[in-house]
Amino acid sequence: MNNKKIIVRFAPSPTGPFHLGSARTALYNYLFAKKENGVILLRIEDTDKERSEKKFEDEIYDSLKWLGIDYSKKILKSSERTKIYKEKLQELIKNNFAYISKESEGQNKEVVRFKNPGGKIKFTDLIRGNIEEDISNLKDFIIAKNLEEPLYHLAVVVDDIESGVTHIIRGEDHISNTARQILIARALGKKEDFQYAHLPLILAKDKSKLSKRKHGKIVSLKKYKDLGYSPEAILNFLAFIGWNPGGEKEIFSTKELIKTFDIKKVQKKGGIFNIEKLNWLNREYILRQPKIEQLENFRYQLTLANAKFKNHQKLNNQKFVENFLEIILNKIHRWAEVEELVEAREFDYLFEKPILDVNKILWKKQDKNNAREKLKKVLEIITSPNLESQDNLKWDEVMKYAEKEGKGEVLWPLRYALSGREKSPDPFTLIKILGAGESKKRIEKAIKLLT
RNA sequence: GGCCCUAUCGUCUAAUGGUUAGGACAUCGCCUUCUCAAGGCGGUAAUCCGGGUUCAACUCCCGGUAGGGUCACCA
Repeated sequence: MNNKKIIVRFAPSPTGPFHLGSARTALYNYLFAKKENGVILLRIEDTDKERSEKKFEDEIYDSLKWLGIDYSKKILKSSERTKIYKEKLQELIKNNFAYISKESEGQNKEVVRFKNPGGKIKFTDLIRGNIEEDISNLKDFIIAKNLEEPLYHLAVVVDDIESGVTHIIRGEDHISNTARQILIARALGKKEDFQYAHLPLILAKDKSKLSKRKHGKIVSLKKYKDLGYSPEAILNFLAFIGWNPGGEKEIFSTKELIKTFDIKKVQKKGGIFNIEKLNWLNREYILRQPKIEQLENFRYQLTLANAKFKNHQKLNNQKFVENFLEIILNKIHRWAEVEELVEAREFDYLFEKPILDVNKILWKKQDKNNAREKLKKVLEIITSPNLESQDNLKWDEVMKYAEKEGKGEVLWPLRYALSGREKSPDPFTLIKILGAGESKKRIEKAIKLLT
């Protein structure tokens, strides 16, 4: 190894929404650079004037910022460097590596082609070892539409040389571009080839490359932001598609990722994007957040939701909100689910009396009298003056009673009376959040209905 | 089709010649306060196939098979 400062670059093209695969490429470049105490450059590869758009360029900046991937300030844009490309093009032509070719078909009558010397090109890939590419049946490839309009292969190589890039870390789909780029670099006088590392692709469920055309919006990073995934979880997850530090730890902060990253341990096989694992991981991140942050996220979600109770005075009660949050926390994998659940009216019963269906108060084959008696007894226990404010003792009493009489016959009517739902948190949690007074009213109402 | 890359549970992976092939997600079962979650405990589940090399192969070599990538005046 030499002691030369390591310089890597992330070079996305602003021709579409920021892709998950791009995010992962950026991440690996970032981890590698940080780990090796090097520099990471951002370059906007906008040589294609037709397809490049400002909004996509901005999305690149926003996405990297959101993910927390920072790059050295220098941002190169291909579109602003046509002068140097022209010089290099002329140099290549002068030195007989390229020529202006008359075309019989295609958009332009003349293009610049690189003379293909044929034979085999060998290079070493940090991940895959030696790769040998036979280029004899490749034609003289086009490197520019004309002197003013370079194409990708020329632009990348010129820029990488200019900015002193040492390592090129990119997707596996670029392997077959490498031979051509090596040829151009050597023609431009580069003595030592770049170090290459071709990352395995991120695959969809069908094992093909994750692509917008084939797999839709799920390839766009913004989609995951909108769904309420945290950038830390996304980074952690993306890092682990195709790389693993060994060991059984799964949750890594970006700092820990940097510390343990080893490009030699990068997988060769493409990895399927498994959203279920992402969900699990994101939940772990939510659960690890400090209470204050959880509360903040939770309250923010409530403001987004289009719910009747949005301005309910109960939301001014901190204790109530904390209890609500607790119920929420064992249901969600991402914060945006709060909004979704609230909009589905999943929690209306916390704010207004439920509308009870008499038949649903009954547990299985239980009859009305039976259920009524059970509820009366429960009411008696929880309003007992001896046990005032000693919730645990009350619960114990209720449970004792329920165990004696049959848990279902006691707990089901109780829970249903409180929530009006067949599925809900357990009755004790409900009483805790609704408060003794409100709970009592709801139980009494159910008793009345059963008469 | 040419060229290239790849191959351990369904998925992400660990094990760099000697392990009862480990973990996580998912799944299944049981437990926990009736239901729904969450949680706890446990189970099912993998070295693509065939040849070598070796005392010994998931691991090294060769062949096959399968999958993927790429073959633009896109990047």
